[in-house]
Amino acid sequence: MTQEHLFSISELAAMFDISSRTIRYYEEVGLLSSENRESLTKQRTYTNHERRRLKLILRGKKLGFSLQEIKEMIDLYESNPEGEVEKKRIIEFADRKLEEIEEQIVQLEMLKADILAHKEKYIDKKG
Amino acid sequence: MTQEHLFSISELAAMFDISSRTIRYYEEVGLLSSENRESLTKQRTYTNHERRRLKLILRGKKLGFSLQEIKEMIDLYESNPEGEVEKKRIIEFADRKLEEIEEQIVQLEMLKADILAHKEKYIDKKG
DNA sequence: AGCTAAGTATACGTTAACGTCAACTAAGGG
DNA sequence: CCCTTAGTTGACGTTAACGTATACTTAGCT
Repeated sequence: MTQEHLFSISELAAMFDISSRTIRYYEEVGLLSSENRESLTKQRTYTNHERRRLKLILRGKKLGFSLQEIKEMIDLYESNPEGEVEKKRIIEFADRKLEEIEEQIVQLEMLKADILAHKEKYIDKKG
Repeated sequence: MTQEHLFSISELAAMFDISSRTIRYYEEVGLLSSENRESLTKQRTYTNHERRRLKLILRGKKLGFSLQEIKEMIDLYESNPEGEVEKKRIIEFADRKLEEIEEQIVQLEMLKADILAHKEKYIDKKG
């Protein structure tokens, strides 16, 4: 494996235009890992793996999910289910989320249609 | 115009499975009107118009918008722009919102694809 | 008349998701 | 060696969106 580039907390923060505090908070609630400190300085370092995780977190936030919900979804991504029962549980969770997402898309399409209709109403009406 | 049915606050709350407190709060922040009290009792009454407004509010919430954003959008629905400048401002706002919504839909589709991929990974892998 | 159910206003409490500030440490430059 | 820069761990502050409790009023029974 090739040497992966390591990022500092402020580098990572700058990449996504968030604060270092936010990253530490995500770690506090278990959304990002706190391992891989620089042994001497005790400063946090991040790999591309954590960078991708953070990207997923922020996407979830933009979509209106709570950090708790995001945590459950990311845990889904990284779970390695042992046995049929676990696998079934995970698949059911995935299906529930997929339904939620479908519903959100439908609602967004409706909102979009509403706004479009009102916009055109104002364009048509003589000012 | 036919007599419109009037709802009490708890009737309205029950319809949408929310609390009366929530409705009063929406009024407090200007999302619902506080007019049309029953003259003697001073109790709040609601028409179908307010019921529709509340439905819009709750849709917005489900989509992850803040009450402030929802207020701006609903104001858009009910605004009656005077003059070209106002109309232009409103159309621009609508266009910004439409872009946001498009972006959200795109992101939701990506999330959906991600979850689907992971789900199928667990289905394929032998347990 | 007395009681209950439903509503009102006021106000303090709560949770999530951070912001901000204080006190400290470690690395690197001049 | 001193100073600046970047990071660390607490810990308290803040805002949105309500929840909850308290004290009071009114309508409708019985």
